[in-house]
Parts: sequence; C-alpha cells; structure tokens
Amino acid sequence: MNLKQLSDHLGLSQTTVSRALNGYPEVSESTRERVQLEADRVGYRPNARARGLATGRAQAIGHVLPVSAQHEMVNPVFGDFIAGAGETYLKSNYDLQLSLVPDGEEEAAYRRLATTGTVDGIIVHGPRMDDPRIGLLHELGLPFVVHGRASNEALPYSWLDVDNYRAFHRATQFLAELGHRKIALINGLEFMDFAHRRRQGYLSALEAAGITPRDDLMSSAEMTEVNGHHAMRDMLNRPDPPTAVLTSSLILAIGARRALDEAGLQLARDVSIITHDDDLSYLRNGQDEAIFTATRSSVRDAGRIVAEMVLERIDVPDAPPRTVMMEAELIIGRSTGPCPTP
Amino acid sequence: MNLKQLSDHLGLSQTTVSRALNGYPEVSESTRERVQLEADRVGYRPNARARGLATGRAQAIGHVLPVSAQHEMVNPVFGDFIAGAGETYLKSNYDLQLSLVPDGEEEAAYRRLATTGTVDGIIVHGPRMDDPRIGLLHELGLPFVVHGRASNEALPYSWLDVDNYRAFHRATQFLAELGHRKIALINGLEFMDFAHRRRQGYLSALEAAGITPRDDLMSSAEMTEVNGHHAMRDMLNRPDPPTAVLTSSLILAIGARRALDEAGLQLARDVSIITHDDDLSYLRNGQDEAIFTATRSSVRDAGRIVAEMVLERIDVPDAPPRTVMMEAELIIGRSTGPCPTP
DNA sequence: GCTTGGTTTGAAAGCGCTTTGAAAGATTCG
DNA sequence: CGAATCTTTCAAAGCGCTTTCAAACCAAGC
Repeated sequence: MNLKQLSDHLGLSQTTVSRALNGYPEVSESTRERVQLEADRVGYRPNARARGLATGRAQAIGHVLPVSAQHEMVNPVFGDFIAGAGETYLKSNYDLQLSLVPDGEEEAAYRRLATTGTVDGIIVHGPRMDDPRIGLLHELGLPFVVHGRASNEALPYSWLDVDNYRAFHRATQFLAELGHRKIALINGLEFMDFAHRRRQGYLSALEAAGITPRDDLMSSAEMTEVNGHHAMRDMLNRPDPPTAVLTSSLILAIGARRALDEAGLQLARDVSIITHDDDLSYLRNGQDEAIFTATRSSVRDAGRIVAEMVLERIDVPDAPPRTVMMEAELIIGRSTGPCPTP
Repeated sequence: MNLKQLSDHLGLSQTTVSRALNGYPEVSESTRERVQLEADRVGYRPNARARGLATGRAQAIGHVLPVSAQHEMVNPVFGDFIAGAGETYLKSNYDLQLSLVPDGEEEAAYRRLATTGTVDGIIVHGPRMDDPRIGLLHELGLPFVVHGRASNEALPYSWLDVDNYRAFHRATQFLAELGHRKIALINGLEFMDFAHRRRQGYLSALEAAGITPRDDLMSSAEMTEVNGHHAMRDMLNRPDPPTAVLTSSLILAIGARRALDEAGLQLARDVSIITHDDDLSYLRNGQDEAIFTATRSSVRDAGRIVAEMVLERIDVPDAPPRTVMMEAELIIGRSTGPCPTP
C-alpha cells in the first residue's frame, strides 16, 4: 500500500493525506483522524527511500567502526555503546547504519557515506592521537560527533570523552598512597588517544609521587585477555616485578589476574590491580561489591549522549561544537591493598 | 554533483552516463571510459536513496538485536558476528542496518523494516525455542536467515547453527570419561534455543553414562561474569558440590573460575570446567595452549556465512531454504582433569 | 543508392514521497 | 448580501536515479 493508493481509497489527495500523517497544521482535525485511522488499519508506512529522496534526509546515523586488520578485532565496548545510542535513535526514529572498515580504508568509507547520502550524520569511533578523519569530515560537511578526542587536532569539533588523564592520574595516586612504588601500566595501543592520555595521567602521578617511571613496567597492546595475561606474566618474570598494576580494561585485568594465579600470587595482598571499567552489561565488575578497584564510566551512557549530540548537530548544523567530559568514578574494590613489605 | 550535472558536463544524456557507470553493454567502450574517468575525477557517486527508489532495492541488510529489557544486555558475541557479516557486506556493497529492539517490541520492528523498505533482507539474532518472528517474516515475505534455530518452528527457513546438542553431549561425555559423576551445567537462559539444546545434549550424555541429573546442579541465567560466579559459588556451597562444570560461555567460565579461586579450589585438580567458546577476538581462550577445555566454534565465521546466505536469498528469492550446521571443535585445555578421589 | 540490421544514444516516464502555489470552501464583518 | 479573510484541499513539480521505447547513426548487402 502506497500513498497514492491510500489517498485514492480515502477520496483525498496525496497532499492532504501526507500532511495529515505528518502532523501539519493546515489539515482539519476530523480528516486527520479519518486518515490516521485508515492508515493504521491498512498498516500504511511511507516508503523510507521515497521520503528520504523528497526530504533530502536519510533518517539514519552512520557508525564507522575501525576494524584492526592485524587482529581482526572489534572493540568489545562497542556492543554497549551501540545499545546506548540505539535507545536514543529509537526515540527519535533514526536508523543506525554500521560500517565496518579495515584500517586504512577509512577515508574512502567516509567519503562514500557523505556523497552517497545514506546517513545524515556520523559518529566517529576510536579516535587516534593524530586522526585525519576529523579534518576530512569537516571538509565533507557532514555533521559528526567523536566518541573520544584526537589530541593533535586543532579544528573545533564536537566530542564526548572520559577524562582519561584524570582517571589514571587519580588511580596511580591511589596506589602510591597505599605505599606502592613499583607501579606498572598495562595499556591499550598508545596511538589511540584514550590510551595516550591514560599514560600521561599515569606518568604525571608517578612524578608527583617522586617515582621514576620504568619502561619495563609499561606495556601497550590491544586489549585482549591474552595480552593482559602476557604483559603481566612478563613483568612478573623480570628482575624487579611490580607490586601494583593499572590496566586499561577489565578484560586486560582478567588476563592479568590469571597470570597472578599462575604465579601463585594473591590479588591485593601480593599485587594490587586497578583497572578502567567501562561498565559493560555482560562483564560487570561485581555486583554489590566491586571485584576490582576501578575507574568506572559507563560506555552505554556515553553512547546515549553521543547519539543525542549528533542529532542536535543535524538539527542545528551551525551551532558551535559541543563537548562533554565525563568523569570516571573511582570504585574501591577488593583488588588493591597496601604495598607488601618484603 | 548529481547525474544531471555530470551528464550535462559531458555533453551526454543521463541515460548514457548511467549506463556507462553501471556497466551496461549497449554503451561504446570509448564513451564508457570517458564517462568513468570524468566521474572519478569529480568524485561522482549516485545518490543511494534515488537509486534505491528507482531500483526498488535498498542495498542494505537489517540486523535486529533483541535487547534484554531486564538487564539491558547486548549479547557480547554480537561484535564478532557483525565483524564477520561486515566482511561479506563490504565485498558485495551492502550496508548494514542495525536495530536494537527491546524485548516484546520485535514484531513492530520487523513490520516497520518490511513495509518501510529500508532493507532487502534480515538476519534474525537470538532465536527462542518458540519464536514468532519466523512465522512473521514468512508472512512479510522478506528474505531472512536465522543465526541459530527455533526448535518448535514447523515452517522451513534458512538458518545457520552450531550443533549445540552434539557439542554439549560430547563435552559431558568427556567429563564422564574422566570419572566425574557430579557434573553441573551453568547455562544461558533456557528459552533461548541454543541453551535448550545444550541442556538436552548434557542430559542425554548423563543418561548414557548412567548418571541421574540433579536439579541443584543446573543453573540458567544470562551469560554474564557475575552470573557465572554466582552459580558456581552457590553450587559449591551446597551439600554435595560438583566436581565438574559445563558453562555456556567463556565469560560464565571466567566467573566460575573466580568462585573457585575464592573457595580455595584449584581448577582442573579440584573442579574441572569445560566451556563453550565463541572464539571472540578480545577474549581468546588462550593463545597456543587453551586455557579452558572448550567446545569451540567461531562466531565470526558464522557471521560471514550467514551474511552470504541472506544475499543468496535476495538474489534467488524462491530457492529452497538452505541450512548450515557447524560442528564445534572439542579443544582440550588445562581446565579439566580426572575426578578427584576424596 | 537504398534497404537492412546492428550499434549507440537520448527523451521521457516512473519509483513514492514532500511541498509549493493556487483554488475552493467556510466564516466573518461592514 | 457581498467583500474580505481564514481554513482546508488539491494539482503538479521536483527529489536523483533507472529503464523503456524510440530515434539516430553506421556499416554491410543487394
């Protein structure tokens, strides 16, 4: 059933039916009701492509996910982020279009989205420190919001980020206050902006505590369980092993914990772990009591807000960019304790 | 730049330019080349909506994700599944459209996708034992493929599934052969088809080994780390605790392992764990050697194949349904051992 | 040289909707 | 009661593409 059929059926013009269904004021209440009723009865739905062609809007937001070619890895936080964004889209009647793009082919993907007109706006995932995508999107003139930031980008743009620097500064400080001096960092890939900032926060807190950073206590790799295990095991096997570790994700922390178990070391007593926690639905950091001491920030909330932000930008394209900084909460769990005295 | 401008610019009709770019045979090689060159130069891309309206195809596949309203949980395997499907779509120039739909609103969502014409086909995620969606999609006449199966569905339909029954039968048998008699099951929600089948496989293997199933050794809940921990802890606190456990996901297994640690029990020696492993990119079950003994089946491969299947169905709508059964591989890891003698 | 058949090109219709500009109908007011 | 105003409806254009059908062109055949 299309608009023409419906309007013929009702003995009205397409114009009137269209207006009635879209809530325009110049149609009388009685006809509107009649139209609405009949539309519901026959289950009429306007064809999205035709409407899009006429209005010039796609009613869809594009999410471009970089997929690491090396490890074919999709960021595990993505599911929850998208769930948050999905809530927003559901309310506003937007669709979500997902593009999985291998590293390096991103420019082409963005250009395609822009010129092909399949989306009205874009959400940028996983920004690097130097990220050419932001300049590109500016040039393309497509509304966008970045989940995270790109340190070396001068142009203004809309973003939402967790204060990663502060979170890791605070967490490191917390460990230092517990008496730890050998504090390690098991980080994500440090060309990723979030990981870079976390490292800066970690370093600055070490410095504030008068601790000299050690290269052999810093690791950086994709945030998988196996890599967390690997990094922790290697550090424990070195001459002067750490008594405390910061990890950049719960999954890394779980890997690190496994390495501790294998080494016969006890969490908190022998080695403290503090992790960043994205509050993923399937991997909550404990229920009532936190398992790991953590800096927590809900990635689902982030998704919800970022989606709202991009819809705003579409509504008011030349509003000044909006930025949102989320603070991570420091949760004290059972994975940290005072520095053991040898 | 649109088609009209491009063709004016070239001094050709829209017809010819359109044909040249879409590879139709009735245009001479020389003009085709000229058109293609100019199109590339100016970066012309046909507007997707206009093309879609003209051709009646959306060049997009819809993925409808049920989001558990209770726990607001998104299935963690989804990221990897979608990565696999994304590979296929990239090759075939399809877009992926994602709808996150709260439990219960699914019918409306499918109807919308169908009548609104935003997608050419659908992939059904997370089928239940009795799943009304399959009948609905039949009725709507939209090509679809199910990832998993719906046990109580009589209509023929295309699906791809892991042989969950066989996998869990085999795994249970494996434990029985190690001498275990008190074998527990920590399963997903059992109205989900996969979980139901796993339970059946488990039960039949118990029976074959002459073991009477015990209700207090079976748990069923959403597959989160916390639930895995919970279930394991509760079982260990009961009078006659299990010496071996099957879990339905690696995340449940990690939770269960935590409960063992807390109880001072050693994995494999005191309690064996065997888990299903979806081979997630961020949560590999060890690198060279498997951490957990597991029934493994790559959900990413599944995504790739399911996507191919739905594209086939779109190409040849009245081909008979195709079904694919994947066998899970039994991987022997370090989490299982002979039944301890008290 | 004129017809025939094959190859290229183009004009125009159509996909299903929104929206402009005009007209018809209803209402008010002097 | 007729003019003026407001409300309600509609015909038609347009969004940017594909595709049908017709026309133009060219080389070959008699």
